[in-house]
Amino acid sequence: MSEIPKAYEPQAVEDKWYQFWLDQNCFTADPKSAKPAYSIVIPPPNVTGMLHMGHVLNNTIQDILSRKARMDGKEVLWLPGTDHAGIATQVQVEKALKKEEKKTKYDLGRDEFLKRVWLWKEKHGGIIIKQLQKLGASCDWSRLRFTMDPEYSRCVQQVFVELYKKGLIYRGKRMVNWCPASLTALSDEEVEMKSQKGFMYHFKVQVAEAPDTWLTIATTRPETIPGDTAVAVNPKDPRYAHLIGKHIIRPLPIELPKEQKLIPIIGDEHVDFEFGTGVLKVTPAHDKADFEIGQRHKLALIDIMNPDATMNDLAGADLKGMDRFKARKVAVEKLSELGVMVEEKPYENNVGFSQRADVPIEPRLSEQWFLKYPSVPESKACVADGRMKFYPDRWAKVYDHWLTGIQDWCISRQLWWGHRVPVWYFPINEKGKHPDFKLGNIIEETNQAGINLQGCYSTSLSKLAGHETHFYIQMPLKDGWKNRILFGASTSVEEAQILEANGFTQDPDVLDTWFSSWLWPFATMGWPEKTETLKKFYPTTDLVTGPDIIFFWVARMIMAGYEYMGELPFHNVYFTGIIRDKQGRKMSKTLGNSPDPLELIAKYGADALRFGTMRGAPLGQDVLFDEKDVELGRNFCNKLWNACRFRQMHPGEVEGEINPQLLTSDDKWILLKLDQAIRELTIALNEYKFNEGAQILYRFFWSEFCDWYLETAKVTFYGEDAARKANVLAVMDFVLGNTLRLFHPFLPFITEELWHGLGYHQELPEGQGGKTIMYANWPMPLDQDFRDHYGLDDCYVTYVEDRNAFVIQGRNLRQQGNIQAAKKVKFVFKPATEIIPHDLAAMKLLLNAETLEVKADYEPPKGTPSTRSEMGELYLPLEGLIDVEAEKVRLAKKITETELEIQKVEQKLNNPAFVQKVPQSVLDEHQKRLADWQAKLAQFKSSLEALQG
RNA sequence: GGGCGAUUAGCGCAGCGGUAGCGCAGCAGCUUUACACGCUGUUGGUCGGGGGUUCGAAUCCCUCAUCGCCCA
Repeated sequence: MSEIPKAYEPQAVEDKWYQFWLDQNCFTADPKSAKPAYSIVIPPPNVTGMLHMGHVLNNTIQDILSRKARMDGKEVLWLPGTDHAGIATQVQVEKALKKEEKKTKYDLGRDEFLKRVWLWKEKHGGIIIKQLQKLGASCDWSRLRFTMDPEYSRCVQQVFVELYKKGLIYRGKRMVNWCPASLTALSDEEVEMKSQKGFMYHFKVQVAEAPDTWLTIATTRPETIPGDTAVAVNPKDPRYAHLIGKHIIRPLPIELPKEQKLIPIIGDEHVDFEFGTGVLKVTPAHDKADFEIGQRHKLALIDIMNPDATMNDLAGADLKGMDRFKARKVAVEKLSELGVMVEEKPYENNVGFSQRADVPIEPRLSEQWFLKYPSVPESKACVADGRMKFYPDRWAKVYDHWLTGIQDWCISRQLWWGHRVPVWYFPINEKGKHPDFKLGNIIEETNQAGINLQGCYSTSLSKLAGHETHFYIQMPLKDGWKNRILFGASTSVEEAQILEANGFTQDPDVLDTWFSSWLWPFATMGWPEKTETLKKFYPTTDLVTGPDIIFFWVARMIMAGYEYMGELPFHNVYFTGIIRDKQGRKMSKTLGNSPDPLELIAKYGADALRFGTMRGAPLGQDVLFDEKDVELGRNFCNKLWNACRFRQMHPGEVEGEINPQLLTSDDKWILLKLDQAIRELTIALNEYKFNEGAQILYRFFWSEFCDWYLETAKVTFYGEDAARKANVLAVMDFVLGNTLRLFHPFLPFITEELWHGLGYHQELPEGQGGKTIMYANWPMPLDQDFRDHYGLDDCYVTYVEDRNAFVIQGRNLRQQGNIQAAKKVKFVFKPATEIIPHDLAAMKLLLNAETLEVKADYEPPKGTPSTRSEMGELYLPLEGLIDVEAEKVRLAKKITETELEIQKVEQKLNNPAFVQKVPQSVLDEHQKRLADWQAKLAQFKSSLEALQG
């Protein structure tokens, strides 16, 4: 480390060391290692995504955990990968296609379009990985996984087929959340409720059997009137109960003859008579609750919309072809024209939005694949009984609540990009006819089994062992033997080919991306083989993720873990906060408030970004990001750099032996402070309190080591005693060596650079810091033997801190005296006890004193500025320099403050209840406090007197 | 409507029963031989309101208010 630059230049350092770690295979996990395992699987980012601040937060934490574990002597696997992100990626490619070639995916066709997506993935897929490497992420890149890798896809298929065989996956016609923009079904979790300002429309309808009677109906969606197939009232509602069984005339579509618009008035307990008018229009094809009412009352379904949420023919001539919002306006106009509009008032309600496309979802009846969640009781229990811990633990409640009320998971998506549903169909219109002998048999056998929806049959179609296709016959509700569909589910390419050759067609849908990522912890480790990696590293130790995907991902991984590994997938889950800007707004592209982490790294360095982010990210709180934090991180790195530079400027043996005989009080103090930092930091990291950890390091290094220890070390460095110099260097190396290790998980690059630069690696074995600080041992608190040997008594902490506080009082005198910081002045010191020469010299240096004269019998001239503590009295005999009036005011203020404190303590001590009930230690402490304040008061008073003389 | 979280110095946070703290910003002064990405000194707070428990409450309990998140 010769020619060290004055300021730390991260760019010169970071890439060099990252490449070194890669070249040396420092991140590679060895399943055969004898060391205890530590593992994390990365929450896979979107393969074509870009690094954002959320990733920085998340991955810095994972990196800190991984690096700390390595230093703890663990065999660490941090397993990286990316996610195919079905909708997001498909939309990206569609956009590019439109922009560049003015084509839609339909123009290309499915196969060609998928080729384009893969090309896109090849082009953009590596970016986020490179970005993570810039951040310093110590992932085992040799195990990089992608959810669409062939092996991974096979896991997904296998899981699908197994759950299908178990009857947990089924196909059904149900109300689903339909996204009219992406043209796909969504799971409940992908629907975000948003408060919307709209109108509540009241319109009246005529009762057919009693033309004088009109009912008023309240609705927010008049455009769905053509789809109404009943109106419902509560049978207990006296206003309407008598009308049940009669009919009303539905006003829309206008052109339909009256008799085709008669819909029944039904009684349903679920109708709330407080809400609206107490009369509910029932649109079973376009509302979940209405669908259920429809089921209970066997109502007809009229689907009046196209998949893109435009109105179809059934909506009537007036609405046909319009989008749903336009249709709403027109429907209102038509009702007005008919003279049935009663009123229209502003109304706010919650509307479900497609999380991805940000448009209102449309409840829609469609045929989809659903999953009844497996291993739910085990998954609930492991968190409830504490075998799996959530940090912060309040998320355990949220998790439990969700698991208690879960609905089946809609896992099919009408997309092209993703894992295609591994099921093939064959419609059987003519009983048992099929060209293939085996398939014919299957159909025969299932026929003979009668109309049994559970009638299943598995057989191997290929000659390969281990493959078998699972067949299942779906019976449409009413059609009996007609229109049956034979389903074959298979994981085998060979069998799929046989099926297709026999006229089967594969389901066009793909699976929800989360249906692949829920297998992440074990599918990335080689499941279903019982690999060495799985044996060593599953279950994983920690998972670090955002609470926004607790249902999407965390909960589902736990269920999959139990279902397929028979064990929980991770022991601890750390939920980060959400990164917001300094005004507390979520970061978003549209707001433009999301800084580019790579720009920040270029400007400040990766370590700075890591440290700044960690320092401001408390457990369980959202993180308000401010570029200032990164600046602070950079300043901190620079401080570290320069402190080491200072060490480097004083030549001497590297990590020499410390001679206990030559230790100064400051040496002992800093060793004790180091010990405290080691203890506190270790606890903070064990408790996942990363911001506390960063603050502990900040305090220790800046406020203790640099502000005081380095300054007092100058006493020795500027002196002549070579043995003492060597000893201070040895202490400094000891402290810095430990400090660099403590910092390493937070600041991997700069610590590696300094570790080598200062030569601390030289004496160590390869695997314990000799090659890289990554494998240096995590510092242990100083044990009793060490303390005894070096005479580290806690009294040195108090002593040095008292002395330093006394120095501050003295500096304060200088300030009051308007003395320039650079100017050396004469102090006179009346010590209260004997003082060691080193401490005297330290005080002199710290006070920037020309002389610090020790005079036990000093008689100061009247008006001499002075201060006093347990250390003794300090005088600054400078005539005419001090602003006497200002000093008087200051002292008077101090006196008032001190008197107030005395009053507070006395009040307590004079309270008989206090004296009687309080523990002795508290009583003692108060009495000491009183004495301290009184001593201070005396000091201020005498100082004031001196000025008045 | 239900649940969770937050409310402490201008800002961001810590403290969770015994003298209200940290960082940043602010103010004043410094090119002092590691660092101006720095040094020295320093001003800011009846701990959201109200009530209660206690010798003692920022801390425990109740209640209200405001903000945020999640679930209906």
